[in-house]
Amino acid sequence: MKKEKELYRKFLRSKNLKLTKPRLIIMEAVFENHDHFNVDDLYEQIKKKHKNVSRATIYRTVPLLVESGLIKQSLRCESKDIYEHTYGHENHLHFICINCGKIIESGFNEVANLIDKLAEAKGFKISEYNLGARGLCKNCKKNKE
Amino acid sequence: MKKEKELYRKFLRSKNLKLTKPRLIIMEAVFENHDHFNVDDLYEQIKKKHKNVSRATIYRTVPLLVESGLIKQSLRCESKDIYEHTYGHENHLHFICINCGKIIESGFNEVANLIDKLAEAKGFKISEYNLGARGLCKNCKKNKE
DNA sequence: ACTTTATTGAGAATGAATCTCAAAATCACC
DNA sequence: GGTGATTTTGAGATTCATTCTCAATAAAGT
Repeated sequence: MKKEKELYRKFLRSKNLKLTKPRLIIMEAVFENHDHFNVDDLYEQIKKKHKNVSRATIYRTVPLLVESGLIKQSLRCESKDIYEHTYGHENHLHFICINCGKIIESGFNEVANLIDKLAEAKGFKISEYNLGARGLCKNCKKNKE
Repeated sequence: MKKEKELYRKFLRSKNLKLTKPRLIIMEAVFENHDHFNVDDLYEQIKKKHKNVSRATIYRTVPLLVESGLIKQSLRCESKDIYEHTYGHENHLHFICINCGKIIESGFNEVANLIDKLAEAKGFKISEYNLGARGLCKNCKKNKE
């Protein structure tokens, strides 16, 4: 947790961006969340803590967090852009339910190993995986019958 | 080309959907396109042929084509949903070079098989895969040294 | 043809993301 | 710890892809 904040501060400095309150509040909210989130989630989360930050600011700040490498954009869900942690978090394979929006995470290492091999065969050096699939989760599959 | 049309007709019938002119015109436009397209592309393409179909109808029809398995939703581009052919087109794993933007396609079946197993273990029914990785291609990797 | 039922078109509505600009905050400098 | 140049913020307006509405139209079984 400490390290992430330090990295973020360094990143802002290196870009000559100011360490403002809203930027710190948003970062904290992001690190309280331990899996996926979208801008609306952050907005509600911050509001609950009585710290007010406008949606516009969150929309402006999230791309900075992405650029800093602490989070990354994931597959969209319910027509919203969603984000996930990258720093200190295992990579996951995501199954997104097209009916209810639920995200199911699954093991990743096996898949990554296989993909690493394929990439190596092409001389490609992977820095970030994007692995997922859309479909129906257990419940929604059942209800469709 | 013939087969795809036949499959589409069968699909519509199996769903008790009518074989209307707009639905056929849209299907033809889709099959004239041989790689990626979005709703706007289709709209312009159809208009050029003096066949008029409203945007609303295209928006309603594209999901049918997806459901029928002839096309699938791909990664969005310029904040528009884009689609790509699946029928008669191999699935690919995309390696995207973050330096030069090149897309390298790689085999897919092995990976898909593995992912199918993982999904099954979670009771998840996959309808569409999104598999890729970002990194450096052979050339760019070399040039960075 | 006729009738029922699904589909279409045109424009209105929605909603996530972006933009605008005056007011407020940061920070380098004194 | 104040001052001023420069960024950043908030609030609401705006944009634009997508979805919805509903009267008019078309499909297809009889």
